[in-house]
Amino acid sequence: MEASSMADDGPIAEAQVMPPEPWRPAAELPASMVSGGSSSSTSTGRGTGVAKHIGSKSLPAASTWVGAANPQHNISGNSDTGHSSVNHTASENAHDAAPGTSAAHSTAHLYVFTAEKGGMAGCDKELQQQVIYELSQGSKHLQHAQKQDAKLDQRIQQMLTTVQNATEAQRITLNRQGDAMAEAAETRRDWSRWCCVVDMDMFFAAVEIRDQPCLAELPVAVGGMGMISTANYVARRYGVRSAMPGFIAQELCRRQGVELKFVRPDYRKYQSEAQVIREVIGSFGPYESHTSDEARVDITDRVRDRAAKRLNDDSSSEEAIREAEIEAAASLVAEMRAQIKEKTRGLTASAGIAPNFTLAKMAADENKPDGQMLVPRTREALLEWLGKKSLRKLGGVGKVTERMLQSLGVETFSDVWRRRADVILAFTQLRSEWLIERSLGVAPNNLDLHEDDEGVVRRKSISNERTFRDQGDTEALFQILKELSKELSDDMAKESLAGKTVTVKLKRNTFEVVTRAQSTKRWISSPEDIYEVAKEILAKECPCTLRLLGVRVSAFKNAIDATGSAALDAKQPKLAKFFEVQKGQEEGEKANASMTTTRSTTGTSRSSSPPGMPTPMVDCDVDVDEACDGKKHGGDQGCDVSDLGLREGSGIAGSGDRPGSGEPDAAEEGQAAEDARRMAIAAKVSPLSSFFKNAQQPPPPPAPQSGTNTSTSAEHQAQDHWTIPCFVIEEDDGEEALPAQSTNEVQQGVAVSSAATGSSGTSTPTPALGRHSVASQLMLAATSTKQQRPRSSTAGVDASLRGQTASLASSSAAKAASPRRRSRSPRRKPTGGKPRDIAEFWRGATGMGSTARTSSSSSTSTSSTSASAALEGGDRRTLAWYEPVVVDLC
DNA sequence: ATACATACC
DNA sequence: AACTGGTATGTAT
Repeated sequence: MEASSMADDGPIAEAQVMPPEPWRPAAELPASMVSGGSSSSTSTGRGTGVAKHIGSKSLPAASTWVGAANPQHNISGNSDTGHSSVNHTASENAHDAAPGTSAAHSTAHLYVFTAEKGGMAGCDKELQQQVIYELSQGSKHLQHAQKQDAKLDQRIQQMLTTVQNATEAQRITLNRQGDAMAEAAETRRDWSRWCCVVDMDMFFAAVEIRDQPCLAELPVAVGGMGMISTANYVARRYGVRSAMPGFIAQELCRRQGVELKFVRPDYRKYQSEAQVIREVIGSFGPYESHTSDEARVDITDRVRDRAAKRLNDDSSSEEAIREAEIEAAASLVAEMRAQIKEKTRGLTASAGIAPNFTLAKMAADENKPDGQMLVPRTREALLEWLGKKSLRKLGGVGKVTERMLQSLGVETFSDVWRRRADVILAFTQLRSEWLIERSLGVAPNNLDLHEDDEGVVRRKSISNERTFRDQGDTEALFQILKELSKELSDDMAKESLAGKTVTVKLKRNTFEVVTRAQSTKRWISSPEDIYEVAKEILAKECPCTLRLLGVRVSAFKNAIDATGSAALDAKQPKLAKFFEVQKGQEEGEKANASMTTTRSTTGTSRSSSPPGMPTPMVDCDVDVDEACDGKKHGGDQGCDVSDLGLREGSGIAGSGDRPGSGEPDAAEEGQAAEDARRMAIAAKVSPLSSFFKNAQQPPPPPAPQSGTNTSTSAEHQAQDHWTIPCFVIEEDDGEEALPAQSTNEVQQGVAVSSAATGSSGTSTPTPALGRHSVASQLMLAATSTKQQRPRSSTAGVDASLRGQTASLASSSAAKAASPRRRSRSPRRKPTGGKPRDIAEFWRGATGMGSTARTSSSSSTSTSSTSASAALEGGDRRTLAWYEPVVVDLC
């Protein structure tokens, strides 16, 4: 493919198209798009646009991406410019390569670790490539990598053909489409949040070095000969990278005269450090952490708070406010990092602060290690900062995407819009939109918090896989498969999961990966069941020689569908609606919608995942601002960040306990408003919820005891407990009793007490919940009239509630049994009577008899009628309730 | 529903 | 000798 061959039909001049949004001078844009705050000022630059950074590096020099004067970026009629940079694809080099420096280029690009996001600043890249080349020669792995690479090349060629074949007329249209996408992105631009990404520096290695200071000056890698997970900065200087095979790293160091020190990973240790870190982070706002070394925090509340205090004057100008907020954010995050360092006895973190998490993540890398950066808060300055960065720094752009973009000549953020026609031609619509939006610095600014609060299982699959030495013996393979199935089943039991699809993954000794799936009618969870299906799948592939086997189970009960609603919704719309609102509310609390940010704004959240992941945002028609009277409320400090999907003892996963102990001074009076808001919303939406509202008084049979239940009459007085109706939707598909292990975990994890039947304090047996019910269908609806309680208790209660829900519903054993679990309530076993009929409950609990507010049906007669009405079911589910749970508040 | 690919840490 | 493990999601079929 020669560039000259494209001279005739290259991209048309962008000059023909009206200068669209991204180039429009900021002054022409609505103020809301231009900068944070509500200022209508269009002035840019100045303090607000200046990036604040604390750390070693300084701001990149200004680029000219935005603004009228960037003709050099404009193709301006030169149709060749756009394609002149189209790369020759790798296969050209790969195959005619000979050993030597130039040959090294033929293999190095095949590896992810050569294209690290952070860049390869200051190390001998040539040598690295050389070593990789030499040590990879003739390996199965290299052969496979080259094969993959050839496929990619083909794909790229195809893509280029498409791009080249586009007519000028088409390009005009495409450019307009691109403009529309950019405009749509601008619509979503939102300066209202202060998003922070905290990233631990060389986390595993840092922990090891801290505990073994003599390592500090040596090149250290955590991992083994097979694979390195982290390396310290000394090792990095020699070209050692994460995800690099240890033996290559070792050789790399040897050739430079040093010996790489390998340290075996100790995941437990990292987990507990991660916990300490999360507690610090949690004291700054709602956060989310999927891995042990990284977290996203929304510090908006703290920022506004501090800024307001500093200004201490209502009459401050918008500009002043913005300045103050920037200062506040920077100082807060600096404090956060200092606390992390202190609490972890020396581990350092880097952080980025931005209006959304995508930018914050990039900023966090900017001044690594032990640095931070605040992304400019005006559009112009932001785009300037972003414009010439490599797209590879964008989360979601990996090796493949980078190469496709490169082959188009699109390398930087500013290139995307400039070459939008080609981008749209080369990628799917979703992907193009995603790219264009991100290239303008627009991204979601909400946290995607877990939803176990509603008993909805968030995890979508669970798996277990293992690499071993080439194995061709069928018996041995089946044995491995059996073990994997057993382990997987154990892991599933910890979360009471059951699924319908079993997938077997196998990697041949050629590194070729194959997956085979099979769905079943019944829910699968036992080792035998899993193995039974897996065995069948594997049998079809035998004989074969493998280097890896894996088993995965998916299609769980109550899985969340693509739109984010639980499968349950279809069958039980009303009930689902209620819980949906609860969920939305929780999210609102956690994401902490600002006064000016309406529910819908937050709710319009887009996916943070690469292309077009459907947005599972709850969109309820309740106006939160109205509901909470526009009153400022303190944020939910202790959001639950149980690491679903992360398993104890395996991988880099976090055990995910909750933080929230270190309460900041935020939510004091906010709590009352919080509760009011919660009730307002609940009452507004669902008949069921109003029922809950009225269900303050513990249902008939046994009243909650333990002396806490003194003020049921004084409903609006301060109480020292909450009463929580507890529902379980059961399916009549033959539930088993909870496995002992799980039961135990549940009990450990529960931080609430329930009214025991009759005798107070008696631990009646755990209700015979099927594992499946408990797994994913337990729903708790909490209502509270607690008006004033100690602030600290507030957090405790929230924690407890979540704790219970989470542990009963889906939390991992690690979490439930975590020694760090802190709860203010005495730990008691969850007890309760047998499920009762819902109608009885309603009659008894509400004193409303069968007039109970069934969602739609007016049927009032028998209990079963009520139940099915409530569920709008017709299916085989029944709604059962258990003894209300009473949560002590102190 | 299944297979495969891409991405992230 | 030796190139991970776990999860999610997108695309194609």
